Amino acid sequence: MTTKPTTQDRLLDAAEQLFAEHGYDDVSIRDLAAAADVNVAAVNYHFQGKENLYHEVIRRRFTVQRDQTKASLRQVMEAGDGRPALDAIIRSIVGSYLQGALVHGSGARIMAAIAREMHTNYDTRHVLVFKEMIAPIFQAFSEAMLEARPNLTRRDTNWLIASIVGQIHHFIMRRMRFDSLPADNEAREFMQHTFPLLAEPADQYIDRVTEHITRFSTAAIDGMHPEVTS
Amino acid sequence: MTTKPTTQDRLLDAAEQLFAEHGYDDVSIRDLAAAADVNVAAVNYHFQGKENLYHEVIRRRFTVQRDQTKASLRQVMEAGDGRPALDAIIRSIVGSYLQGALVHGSGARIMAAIAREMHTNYDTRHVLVFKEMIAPIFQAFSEAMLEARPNLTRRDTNWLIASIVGQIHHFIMRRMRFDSLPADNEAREFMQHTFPLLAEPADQYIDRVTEHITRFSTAAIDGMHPEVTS
DNA sequence: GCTTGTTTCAAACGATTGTTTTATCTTCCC
DNA sequence: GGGAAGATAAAACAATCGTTTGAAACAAGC
Repeated sequence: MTTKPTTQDRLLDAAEQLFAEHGYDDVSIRDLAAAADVNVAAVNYHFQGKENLYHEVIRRRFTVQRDQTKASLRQVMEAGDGRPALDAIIRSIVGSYLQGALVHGSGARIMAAIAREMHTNYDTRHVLVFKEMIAPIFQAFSEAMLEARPNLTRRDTNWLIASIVGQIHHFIMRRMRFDSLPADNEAREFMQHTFPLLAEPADQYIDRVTEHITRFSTAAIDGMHPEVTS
Repeated sequence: MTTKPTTQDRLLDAAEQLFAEHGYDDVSIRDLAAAADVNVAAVNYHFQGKENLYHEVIRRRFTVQRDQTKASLRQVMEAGDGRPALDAIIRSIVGSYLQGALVHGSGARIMAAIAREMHTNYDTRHVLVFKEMIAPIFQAFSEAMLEARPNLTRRDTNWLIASIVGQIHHFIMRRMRFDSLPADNEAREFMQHTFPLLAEPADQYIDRVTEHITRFSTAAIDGMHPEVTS
């Protein structure tokens, strides 16, 4: 027999789903309370405010994401015997990111919402995310690339990572916008016309996009920084 | 002797600046009225609502942007004698986009704000932008690429454009976030440390980023779709 | 000078926001 | 079973939002 989750957990779950779907500003405390089937005062009683609840939602999901990403990358780095393969590194990072952002199960789409909010909101609400989540992953990514391509400098990898992350974000946002548009929307039809893949299931979209970004980016890196073969 | 601009023009100018800086939701009608030195009722009297004013701001700036982009692209396509150069095409599109988004003069940063809002807001507020602005530019970009690389298909160009636009957006957002962070912010310091270019003047940033995206993307395209030399 | 139509203004309206208050209910320990 | 601490409930609070109202100010035509 399963017991009913506590008020705090129900609030966290409801908040994760609603924030992911509508964004921080467009979700009121009353929306949260209704979705979690609790009283409006519960948010302030248990989390001392809406913003704090948002932080808890982020922390809970983001630590999982960070650890998964680093684990996936570590696995790639330890496979094989010689130098790690550049395309495998990129595939690992891109895949982890897209998985975390677009896989529906367990309401993980909060990842995409955070990425979206970090584009919108410039104040202090995401400094924590930046310091504890983004920075470590960037660091690991950069070092992996340097191992795979010793002819690169750290300045090079910063540029390259920016180009890769930009692509990732763009494909995430495309999918999120598409999913949330009503069926008869003009913009939606245009999007689907130029990109039929958008209408496919999430895992297919993730696989195909991951493969595209990986191939696009490795080709770019090899073209820009050809390896010197002594 | 310069006469005082009309109430409508003062509202449009103030709205452009405020929307660009803070986003649609975070600017109240009272903020607009105060900045334009008009009464709060003026927004509804002259524009029949806040959303309509926003539309007018967008339309005014976006049509300029679209025409400039297409003119720049046309110039590239008509230069030379043989096939147009792929890198010149990409440089043209990327440069126009970054110029429109990041050049400060004449409050043009509304372009970046729109890009930001289109990531945030999924409802009908930007269908017009999508249909009249984005789609035509995409179309022209796609056809230019097909001329430069006849071995590409239209499906190919859709993927490639997505990768290029993703990079553009990312570098715009980076710069905007950086500019709006306070001086002692942790995230800002991290950004500047990994990307010293962010602190440079806008035109330097634009030039360097344009060149990076162009070289990255042409290398990627040539690597993914090598030309067949019969 | 008077009328007519347009623009500006202060004030108010109704709705919604995040938060707090106060009271009631539940739980658990002695 | 009584009492104290914790959790939930309904209601109110203060602030802000976009919008509307009705009167005052202005301009132009005759």
